[in-house]
Amino acid sequence: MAKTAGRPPRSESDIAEYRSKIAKQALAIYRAEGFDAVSMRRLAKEVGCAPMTIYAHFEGKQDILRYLWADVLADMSNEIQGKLEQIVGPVERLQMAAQTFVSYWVDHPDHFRLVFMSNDVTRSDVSTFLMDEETLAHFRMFSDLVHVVLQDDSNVKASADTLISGMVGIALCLNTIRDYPWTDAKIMTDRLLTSIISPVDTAS
Amino acid sequence: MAKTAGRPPRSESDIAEYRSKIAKQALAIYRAEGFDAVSMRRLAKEVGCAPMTIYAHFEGKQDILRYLWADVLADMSNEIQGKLEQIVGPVERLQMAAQTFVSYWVDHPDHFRLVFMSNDVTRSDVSTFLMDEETLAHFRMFSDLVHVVLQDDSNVKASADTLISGMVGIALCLNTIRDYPWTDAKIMTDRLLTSIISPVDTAS
DNA sequence: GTATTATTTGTGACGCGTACTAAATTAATT
DNA sequence: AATTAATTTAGTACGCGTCACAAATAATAC
Repeated sequence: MAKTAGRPPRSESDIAEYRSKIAKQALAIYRAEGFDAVSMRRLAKEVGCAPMTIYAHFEGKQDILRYLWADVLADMSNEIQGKLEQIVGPVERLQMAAQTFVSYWVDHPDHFRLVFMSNDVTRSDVSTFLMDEETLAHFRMFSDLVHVVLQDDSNVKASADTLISGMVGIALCLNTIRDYPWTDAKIMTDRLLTSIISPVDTAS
Repeated sequence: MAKTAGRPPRSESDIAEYRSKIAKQALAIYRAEGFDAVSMRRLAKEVGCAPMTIYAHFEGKQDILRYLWADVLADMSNEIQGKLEQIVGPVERLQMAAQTFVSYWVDHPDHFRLVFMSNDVTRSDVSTFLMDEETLAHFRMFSDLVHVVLQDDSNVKASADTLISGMVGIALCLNTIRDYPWTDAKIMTDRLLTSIISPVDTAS
């Protein structure tokens, strides 16, 4: 009942500050030297703390890497926006966005690995991390593009999600299963798109 | 010109024998204790050779893991075949196969990681490894299923590849991007399928 | 036999992620 | 100022993938 004496837990802002300090340094290393250069020991050294201190702020390396997503996704989003600037047709915009999306991940395997392949799939750790609004927005961009093409509201989210995961799958397959003679990425993306664009009978 | 004196290189059969011996043991460990249990040191110990000897037969861990693909893919294929036994309608068969495919990877994250996420995307090592016929057949199964549904020969491969990578993408997204509120896998798979099934005007 | 050559082994090392402990430091309440 | 809990530090440890390099082994040609 009585308030506990002694030092209270860190304030929320302090926690966030330290976390972002670590994440910021991780991003700097990643940008300068790539995925493999980001290590806990090095990160600690550059942040100026002991390696184990990081574990007091993050559950593990995985937890840190997620903070780099925002940066990579923003970069990708920028590339798409740039390509989209001079295109007005809704369908053409969606097509260009999709093609650019796939190309981005195929051309930047390091970024692809960071976002889509660096999770420890085995352990289903319910991290406290939540995608921030900004990051979510990059995914929603496709919902918006799809929304403009499809008037049918009810199917927009399912279509957009299917499109996104489909495009991600194309990038993944090309990156990992190199022995299989995949159809050209452009063609597959196009094939995927036509399915999303063309109206679907919701019956059955 | 003259035959080189000294110990000759290993015979092809010896190489294959040793490789399969290592791969077999790796598979035993993987099956018994999962992905993380497969380590070079332990593998060497159980095979009965020095850890570094393995590097004389494989380029690295990645090279070994690929030999486990066949087993996992066969397992998946079996599961699909089992579900397919009592289904006659071509469309229904394709649907069931697709749903089972996606479910398999979502339900067995360890296997998914092995096949689709354990590649070192960064380094584009042109390994001598080639998918064997048996492994390729598992991928072709979908081509066949699609082929039955679509009469149009010219689009079968592109459609099947798009379907496969799309399904893989669904599994990947669900496994890695957990924060995003993905549409249900079943629905996305269905959405993906309808696009493949429905005829497409090849004219742009 | 001996010399030559290919392969295998051994040893040590590097840096990695991460777990554990115990000591030291810090900061707010009494 | 003393107390007390939160936090950071240091050090140690384990197993990991991989590399380097020397020593040992095995099979062939002479």
